[in-house]
Amino acid sequence: MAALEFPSPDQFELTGVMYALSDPTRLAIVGQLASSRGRPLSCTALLADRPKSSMSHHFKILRQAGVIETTAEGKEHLNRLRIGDLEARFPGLMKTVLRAIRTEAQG
Amino acid sequence: MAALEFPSPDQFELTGVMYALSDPTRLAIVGQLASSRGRPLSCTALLADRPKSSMSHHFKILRQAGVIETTAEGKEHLNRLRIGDLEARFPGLMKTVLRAIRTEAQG
DNA sequence: TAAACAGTTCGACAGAAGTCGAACTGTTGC
DNA sequence: GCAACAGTTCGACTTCTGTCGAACTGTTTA
Repeated sequence: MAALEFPSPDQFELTGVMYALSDPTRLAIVGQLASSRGRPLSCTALLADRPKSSMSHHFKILRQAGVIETTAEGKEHLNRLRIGDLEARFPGLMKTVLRAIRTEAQG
Repeated sequence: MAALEFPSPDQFELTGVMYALSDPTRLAIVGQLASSRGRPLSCTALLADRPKSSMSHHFKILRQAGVIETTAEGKEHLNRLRIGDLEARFPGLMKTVLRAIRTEAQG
């Protein structure tokens, strides 16, 4: 129910979003969320090979930049991309980024 | 004539480009180059209030990411955005970024 | 060849960021 | 209540970044 703090679209900053998307681990998270097509994913489902404290750090950066939002459901935190808000503020950005992620993933 | 080293488009990395564009000083450089509409600008013309060693550092990061290219003309280094290469590799990205720069610059 | 000029490189520094284990908060289920 | 679970927070550590002055490379001009 309760949601962790994240900025409203008018608080998004280009530098913050770019920075959040400049890390491979965070791009991987974004890519996985995009692949789930709107279905939110728990942090556990998004775990890479890293300890959860490391991943939590990356979730926080993505949240603060406005890239994802997180809501608590039971004992899980469900993450989803803020596609709509990002599109409104930075039109075309996520489309471009997601395409690049897919392209790089394939080679 | 001689050009400083910069990567070919197939060597661009999304993380590198995003990182290069995550700094206010570098975004300002990109914004100025975009405003010049293809006319290359010397490093001096792009100087902010910072010493040239600081600016040179930022130029290097932009170059290595593939965002700008620099050619030596006489005693100047002329910088220009690699719009075409960036568009080919990450379609729509610079269009989005430049719009965001303009938007944020106005408030 | 010397001085002025445009940038880069180097070295040192402070602050920021990524990594990880341990401790902590809150939820579920026995 | 208590153990198991999902994440976050904290603290320590190392590495990376941004910043700047000084020294350096290369070009132009006198």
